Amino acid sequence: MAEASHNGMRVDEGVITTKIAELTVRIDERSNLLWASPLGKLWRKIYGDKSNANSDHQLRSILFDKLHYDAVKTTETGAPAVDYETLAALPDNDVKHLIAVSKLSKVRDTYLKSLAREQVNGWIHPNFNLHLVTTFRSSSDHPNFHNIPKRDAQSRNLVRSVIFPREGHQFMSADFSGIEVRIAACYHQDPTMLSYINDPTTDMHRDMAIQLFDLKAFDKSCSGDKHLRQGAKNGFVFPQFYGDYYGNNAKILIEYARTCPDLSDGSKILDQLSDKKLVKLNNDGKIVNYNNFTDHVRDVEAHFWGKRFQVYQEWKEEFYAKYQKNGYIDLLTGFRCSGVMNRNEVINYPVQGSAFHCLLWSFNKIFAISKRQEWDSRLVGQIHDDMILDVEPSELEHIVRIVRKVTCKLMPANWSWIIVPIDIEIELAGVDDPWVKLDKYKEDE
DNA sequence: GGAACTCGCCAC
DNA sequence: AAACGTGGCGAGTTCC
Repeated sequence: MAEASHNGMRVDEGVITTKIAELTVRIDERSNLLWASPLGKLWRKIYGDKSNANSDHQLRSILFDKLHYDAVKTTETGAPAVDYETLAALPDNDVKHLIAVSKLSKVRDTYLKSLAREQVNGWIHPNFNLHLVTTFRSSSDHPNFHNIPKRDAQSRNLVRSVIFPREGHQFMSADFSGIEVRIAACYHQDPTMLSYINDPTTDMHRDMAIQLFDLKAFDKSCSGDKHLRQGAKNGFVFPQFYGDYYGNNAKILIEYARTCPDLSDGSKILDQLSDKKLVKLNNDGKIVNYNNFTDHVRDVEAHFWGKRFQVYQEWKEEFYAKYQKNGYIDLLTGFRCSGVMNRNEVINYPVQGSAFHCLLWSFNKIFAISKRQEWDSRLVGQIHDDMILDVEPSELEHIVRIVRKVTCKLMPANWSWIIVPIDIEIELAGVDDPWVKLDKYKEDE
């Protein structure tokens, strides 16, 4: 990890400076629209020259003390929240300027400014810490390489377009596929989960989408069906593995349903759910309530743990009981977590830690090989289950072979407790291209 | 003037 | 009965 930090990546200082300036102009424009709006004028009236669009404190007092809006949710300390979810739900139209200002400020202040601050002569050297995280995962800082925007296209492009490989080289990403689910299966050995992992014709997230949204058919080439599969994965399956419950799940799932493209038969999922009385719609097609859908998700949850993954459920109970007796938990990779932990922590730590150790072992092995074989290519970073390499193009095919061999063969062979196949996805950016657009690498088998 | 705290948001 | 795991970090605010 230290060597990866030492290797570092290039950043384009000139482009960072330009982008910061451009963002500042856009932020100012949006701020002016805010101050010209009724909300902004009220804000000015109360706070005068101290008015600050970045002040949650000021915003909170205006929205909830002055305008008496109902709080959607509260923060950890009980104050009304003023996060995106809250603002987006307000009837007040002027907050859209505030949302835009926040998003642009995040990119400028958290990412571009930190890259500008941390770079030395056009190079950044993110730290990768192995001694800080409770679960024996890693963390990253100065700059944090673990949270660079990826999902939001605008933020992703703004930040990643300033990060470059060495001249004449290209970025490669080698990402373990579903590593936490696979490592969890090594602990609980649930037969249903093992067959999902072992049989590539099956698909857990598809099955959960069908059950949660009561679909008659599933067409993986249909954007609507894909959207609901994504919803099942990110709004139910993963949160359930982390210890969430059906109430939160239903809220997220109904949002996926609300924003879903047409299904393969041309129908709309919201209409289907309405026909089945799972949601109540008004004449405009807006959701009045989804109480029955929530009850349905509760039933799916009961089936998920009680029937589908019963052995996984039993493992959770036994593992937690064992912690309560011993006061510590042992990871399959040989580490021990002790101290006061709640149930969700006890269930999550062993999976999170050991999953990261799959990357750590592979990273070390690949590093050793790269030194022995005197590669021009280098390991430059890591994001929990994703290795980032700076590749000299003539070495590309060789490196792909080595990375595949280490991650999918040597690493599982090193640990007899790995009873599932391990797979990685390799993605590649163009030569001299920044860390923006990576395409799946096509291998000749 | 800096430490500590709060809130929010980015990643996996 | 209760209810999402792990981080880093920016900005504002409060306290010393």
